[in-house]
Amino acid sequence: MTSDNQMGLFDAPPPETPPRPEAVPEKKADAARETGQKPGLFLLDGMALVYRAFYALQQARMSTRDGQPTGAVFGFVSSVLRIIEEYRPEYLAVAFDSPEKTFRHDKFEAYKANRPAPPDDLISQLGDIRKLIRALGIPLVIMPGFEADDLIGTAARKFEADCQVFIVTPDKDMSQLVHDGVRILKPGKKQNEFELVGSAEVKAQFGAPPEQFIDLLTLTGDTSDNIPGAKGIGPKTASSLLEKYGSLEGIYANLEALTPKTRQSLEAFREMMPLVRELVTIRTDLDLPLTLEALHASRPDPEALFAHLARLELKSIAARVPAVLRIDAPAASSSENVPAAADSDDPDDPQLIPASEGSEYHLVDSEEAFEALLTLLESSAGIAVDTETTSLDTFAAELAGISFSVKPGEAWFVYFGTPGLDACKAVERLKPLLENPALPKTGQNLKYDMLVLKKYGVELAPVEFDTMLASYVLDPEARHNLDDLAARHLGRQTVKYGELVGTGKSAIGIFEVEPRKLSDYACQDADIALKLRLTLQEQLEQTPELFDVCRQLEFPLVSVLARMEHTGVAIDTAHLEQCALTVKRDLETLTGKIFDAAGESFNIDSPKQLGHILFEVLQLPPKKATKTGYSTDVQVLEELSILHPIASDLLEYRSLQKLKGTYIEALPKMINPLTGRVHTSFNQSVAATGRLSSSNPNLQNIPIRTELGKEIRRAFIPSNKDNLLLSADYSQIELRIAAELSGDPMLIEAFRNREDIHAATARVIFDTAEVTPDMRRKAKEVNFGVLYGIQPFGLSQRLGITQKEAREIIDTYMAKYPGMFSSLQTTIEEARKRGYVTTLMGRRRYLPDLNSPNANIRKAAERIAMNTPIQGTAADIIKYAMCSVSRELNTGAFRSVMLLQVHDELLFETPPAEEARLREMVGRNMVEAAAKCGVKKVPVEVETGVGKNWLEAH
DNA sequence: AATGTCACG
DNA sequence: ACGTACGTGACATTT
Repeated sequence: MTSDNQMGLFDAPPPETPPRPEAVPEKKADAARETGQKPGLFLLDGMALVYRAFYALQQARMSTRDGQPTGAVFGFVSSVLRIIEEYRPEYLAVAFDSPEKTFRHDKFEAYKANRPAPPDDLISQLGDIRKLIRALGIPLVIMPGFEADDLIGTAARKFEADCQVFIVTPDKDMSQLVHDGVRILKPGKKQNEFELVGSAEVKAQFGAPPEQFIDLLTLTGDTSDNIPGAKGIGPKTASSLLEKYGSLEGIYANLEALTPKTRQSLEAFREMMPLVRELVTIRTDLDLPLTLEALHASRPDPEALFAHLARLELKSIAARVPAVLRIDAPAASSSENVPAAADSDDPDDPQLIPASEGSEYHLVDSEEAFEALLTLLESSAGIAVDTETTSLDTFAAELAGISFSVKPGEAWFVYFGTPGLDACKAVERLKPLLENPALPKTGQNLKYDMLVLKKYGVELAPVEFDTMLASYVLDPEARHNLDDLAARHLGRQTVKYGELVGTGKSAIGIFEVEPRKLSDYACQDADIALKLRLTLQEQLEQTPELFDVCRQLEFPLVSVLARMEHTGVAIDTAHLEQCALTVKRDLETLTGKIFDAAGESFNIDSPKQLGHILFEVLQLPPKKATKTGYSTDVQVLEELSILHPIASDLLEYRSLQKLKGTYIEALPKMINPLTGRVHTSFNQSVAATGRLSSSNPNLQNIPIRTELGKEIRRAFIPSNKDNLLLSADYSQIELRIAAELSGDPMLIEAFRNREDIHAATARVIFDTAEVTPDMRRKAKEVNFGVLYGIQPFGLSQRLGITQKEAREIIDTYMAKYPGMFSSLQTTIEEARKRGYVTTLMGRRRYLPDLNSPNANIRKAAERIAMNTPIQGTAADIIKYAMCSVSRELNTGAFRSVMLLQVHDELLFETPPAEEARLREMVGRNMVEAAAKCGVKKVPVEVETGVGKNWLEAH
């Protein structure tokens, strides 16, 4: 079959429309033709996709202005367009069930009897969906007496020899149709993404290949269709039975080999079995008058299509149509028919005003103008500052200029490209006012400016207001970059940095930008920062506790973090090189063992190749699926390690390879050649809980658990060989906070008595005086579970016990610690009502998902609601401590420096002579910080240690 | 750019 | 019936 006489609309522009010169043919379609691949046949499971679209977009509450819901239409059509765009199918059809009773109802009265009628809001959209399918020129396949599944099954089998068949459906039952030439495209988690399901994925996900899927479904039944299976036999049992005996017949031939329970259930099911099997079998043998040609899309009807889309106010769909279908919108297009305000499928996009409009920006490019500006700035009550530099990396960055604003709507840019006004000269004059303690500074992400200025010997101070951090405190999960803040809070469209210098290879240096343009950009940023401050401060004043979080924690922390980043930490490269040699040898040995076990060599680092080796070559049983194939993660490998020695070698290989790539090889590369140290970035506006994060490199995840991990910690050393590292960490801080928040008397008492908290928990939940190490281990997991929003499944996985046992442990825990139980419940309920959770300091995190109709989303939000007050309060406490420690390092004339923060730990470098004094000071401030942040009932303890490296300091 | 995996608290 | 403990960042592979 050639496509010459069959070119449908999706393959080429219609004859009367000349190809647009910019229309590049899709690579996939092209490649298919060149390689002589079979054409694609896409069979869409209409109703199932409509249902899915309906529920996926329920929250979006899309409708036309007069209230007709359109979510399902939007979602469905959007998916169809996506498929056309991505695959350019030769053949494409949508199958729907027919309304009549089917042969399944005749055979089995209860068939689908439990299925509720579709919601009205969905039914009302079906007509439009059909109209749109027709207008798109896509064949609709409906046959009386048959369900869409059977139509699809039959078509798939009939045409698989001639086509590559793709069944588009979210329904797992269709897995039985997967075959050599038949795969499933399953709507993914994200809108408009599809997951390709072939034989391997079916096997990985359900534990049985497509050929056994009917038997699997027969045994388990299909509750959604009200079809019973064998009682007490679930997917796990069913797949293991099939794995062993191959088929239902095989299983029934070996009944005596099974456990009594299973045997009994199967015997009871014996009579029903053939009927159930028939019901769950999708028919592939119907005698249908279907020809491939009938599944060929015809030309869309642009007029009808755009008219429908306009009527439904689906403007963004209408906008996608011309490019996807390669047709032109009618002259009087939908945008004219529908006022912009009515975009129901387009989030409202208010017109933004250019940031500079109504503002006055001055370029300072003469010494006279510069002197005049200095006078003005010195007499101000406060200034907004923004530096322009040659690089985003503060250590490489050179100043190109600094902009200032003292009142909204006016800004100045001191350009360091001005003759006679180079960076050094200008900075020397600016230094007094940049450091003037009586001249408070406002800005966006001032830590950056502070770090750049440090290179020029300037200590920017004091930080009075940082707009990025204010936004973070007001809503940690919002976006905090200047451009977004300007749009959101000021309705202003900013000029982006990329627009100034261009992107990619064509980007130019900042000194090559025309000074006037650079000035406008720089002035805009200072101006916007000042304007943002006004509105953000107003919002903070509405919520005094949030303003306090800013003023007591976040703003003072900026200079503390800048100093830590600037200081950096020294690395013992010789030690790492030593590690590298050992690891290389060990990895070579392991690689050899793994290849021997596999019988061939392959790329162990490729999960795809590894999956092939484990589950196809070695025939090990798959445990979990990922969206692209077999899962090979730690859990899976641990389970496999009892079956095959390759698994434990792989675990060790993975662990070594990880440490080698992420730390042993990467850290030396991150050493700054100028300072000889590694300078991380502490990000203050990323973590939704209030924690810091660390990047480039991340020094908050340096290994410690394994032997090699410990060796890597050993490589963190003082920058001066006479000095020591001092580590101070909070002991069990999160559990103490949980105890404080819960007010639970038993927990509080245990901490007051300085008990081993996990042992204490073990005594209580196992109701015994004799706590074995295993009981303590379990109790420890339970305690962690409490911090994370405990669930039976999670606990059962960690402890390797059944969900039932896990549930019992949790129930006992909650019964014994009623304060904890009720506080967790109250936290969730309160948060559901108010929309957010808080830390003891009043930091907030908004959780709209607590009211989600989707139970999984809702439960996830509930776990966050339980965890965030705990994790967030711990973050508040250590931030408070960092500020007071830093203050005392200055006032107490210490020569020690703070290097790192790792959530519950602070790392310092200290001269030995100062060690004792530092230890006392740090411990005192850390303990006091907890009380200042509201931990009053529970004692807080800090452990300190010193050593020649980070490992010894613990 | 996305995905799978894994390092830390 | 489904998916499953909280919060991060980096690497290698694959698309």
